[in-house]
Amino acid sequence: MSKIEKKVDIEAMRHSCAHVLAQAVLRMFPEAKLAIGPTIENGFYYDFDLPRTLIPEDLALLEKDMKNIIKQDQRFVRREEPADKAIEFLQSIGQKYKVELVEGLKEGGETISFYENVMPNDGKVMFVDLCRGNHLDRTGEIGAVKLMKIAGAYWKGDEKNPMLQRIYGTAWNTKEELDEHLKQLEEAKKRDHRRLGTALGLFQFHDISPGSVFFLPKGTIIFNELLSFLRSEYRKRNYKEVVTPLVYDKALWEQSGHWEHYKENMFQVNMDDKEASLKPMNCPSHMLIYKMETKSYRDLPLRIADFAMLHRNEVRGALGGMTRVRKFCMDDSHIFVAEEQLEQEILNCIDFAKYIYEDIFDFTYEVCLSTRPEKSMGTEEQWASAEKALEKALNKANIPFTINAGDGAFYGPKIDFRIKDSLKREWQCATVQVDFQMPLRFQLEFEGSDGKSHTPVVVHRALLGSLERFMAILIEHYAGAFPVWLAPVQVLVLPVSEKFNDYANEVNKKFFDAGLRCEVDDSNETLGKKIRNAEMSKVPYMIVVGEKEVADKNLTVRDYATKKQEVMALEEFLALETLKKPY
RNA sequence: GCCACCUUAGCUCAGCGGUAGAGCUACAGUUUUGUAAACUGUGGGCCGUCGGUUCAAAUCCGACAGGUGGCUCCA
Repeated sequence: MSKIEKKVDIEAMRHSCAHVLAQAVLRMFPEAKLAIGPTIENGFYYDFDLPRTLIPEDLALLEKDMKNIIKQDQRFVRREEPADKAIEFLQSIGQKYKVELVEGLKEGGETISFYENVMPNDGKVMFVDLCRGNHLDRTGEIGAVKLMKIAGAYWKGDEKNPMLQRIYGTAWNTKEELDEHLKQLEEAKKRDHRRLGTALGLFQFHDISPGSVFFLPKGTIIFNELLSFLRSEYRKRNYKEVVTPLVYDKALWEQSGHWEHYKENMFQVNMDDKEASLKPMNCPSHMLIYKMETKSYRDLPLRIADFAMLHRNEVRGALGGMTRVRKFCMDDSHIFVAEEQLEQEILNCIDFAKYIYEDIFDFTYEVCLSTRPEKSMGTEEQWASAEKALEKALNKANIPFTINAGDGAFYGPKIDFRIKDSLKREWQCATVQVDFQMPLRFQLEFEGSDGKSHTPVVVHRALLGSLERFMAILIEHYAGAFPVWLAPVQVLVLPVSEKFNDYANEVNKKFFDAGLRCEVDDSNETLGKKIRNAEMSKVPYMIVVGEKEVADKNLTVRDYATKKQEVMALEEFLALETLKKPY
């Protein structure tokens, strides 16, 4: 109970901070127009239309004034108004965005309420804002506030609307909590995949090809290990991998509908003096493959898998690290099923995803079921049955999920798995989508046991999502210290001095023959330095060999994860459970 | 694409009107090392690019490029 009360409290406190910020902004710019100022995780923001662009120094000034307002211990007073009177009032003070908001609320028949900030001594009204509420009683109850950053944001989130200036802030009950939060942000930066990618020599970007990753040898090992893992699962789960072209005549995209809806995102190329494009997704290629041979109901479910590289010409501002790139590889598959096989196949996909997310990587993830959007194709019954199938499968798999109403693809509903990065931004990774439309567009058929022709349903699914994005999240998840099967260098042999290089090489050869990714650090450095270097590159096992090991014909093994050292025979080390691949 | 900020050696960063610095890395030598940094020396930069202001620009202004944080979009 007290926990719940506390949560409401901090929400109210953060919301109150937004009002205090708005008051400070109005003092700095009396002509400022207020938009909205909600709470968010760890804080709040407020959008303003201002006479000039804010500079970082403004934040310090505003923060100072906020502290004054807090010190004044202004009272929050609620007052309700009829909609028309509210509009009249807001027009009189020139708050056009608020007028628009009230007009919306009026339609919904909601009560219109205002919150006033009143001075405790003389009752002078310092600030008033349209607000649904939940505020503290007094500004003095606000704990520790810090304004974090300025950003642009469109009014009502629509790019056709004017861009407002958004101020983000964080607020906590105490200074200690605030400091702890700031410290956590610093820690999170150390996990950032872009930083670790460079530090560990995994990948780089280059100005010459913005949005496309150069995987360095070490990063390529991780990439390929992920592929090997998937391929081994594909074998068990009866997927058929294909290799497909990258460039296609625009005729294909016209048939699939991409030319109409997705053209700006496609890299156009010239082929035989005809318009063509690099593929942004695999679906049409797989439709073509499906049609290359006559299909019978005995062929279904047909699971076609593809690791082809995809290109999407994302706008510059959307690019960022490996989470949003222009060239990427999906662990993509299109599964062709008869309608009655749909539910089972969705369950198979979810089971596969669950295995990867929980058993292999131990991720914390959230699942969303996205339902029919306003603009959609297909019949009511198809949508209902597809949504039902997805929901049933999630329940059977015992996966909690939230419903994202109206957020499905135009061709069908979908399940998304989302994972947070180190800065707590959510990224969609796995997706399972039901599609009734693509088979119609491509006139896909199969011969049923009844001797008649039927149309299959397509399940689009990717489990890692894009390998680039997945790797980014993996790097942050493990903070660069990968499990042995993914580690670019699994074992590093450290001779105590040059005298033991021969033994080190001998041992290393055995590791190599056992299939391990191993190296000898025979640099002219002290053992301490070699250990430090190995620690910094997060190698799972360091093998120290010197006089003792040569004499006893054994190894001293230092474990990165536990930081413990253990003396053991070479065979004993090679038999370690942790060295085994999960596939 | 929109708003703001950032860009100095391979990496991390200092310098912020008087003409370039540190640590790590790299290379060479000395040292032969026992669990998170041995010592000495040497390299390495058209200070993102192009224009402008100035006697003088890494430093001020502008454009462009790339990056970062948001918005829109999205795997």
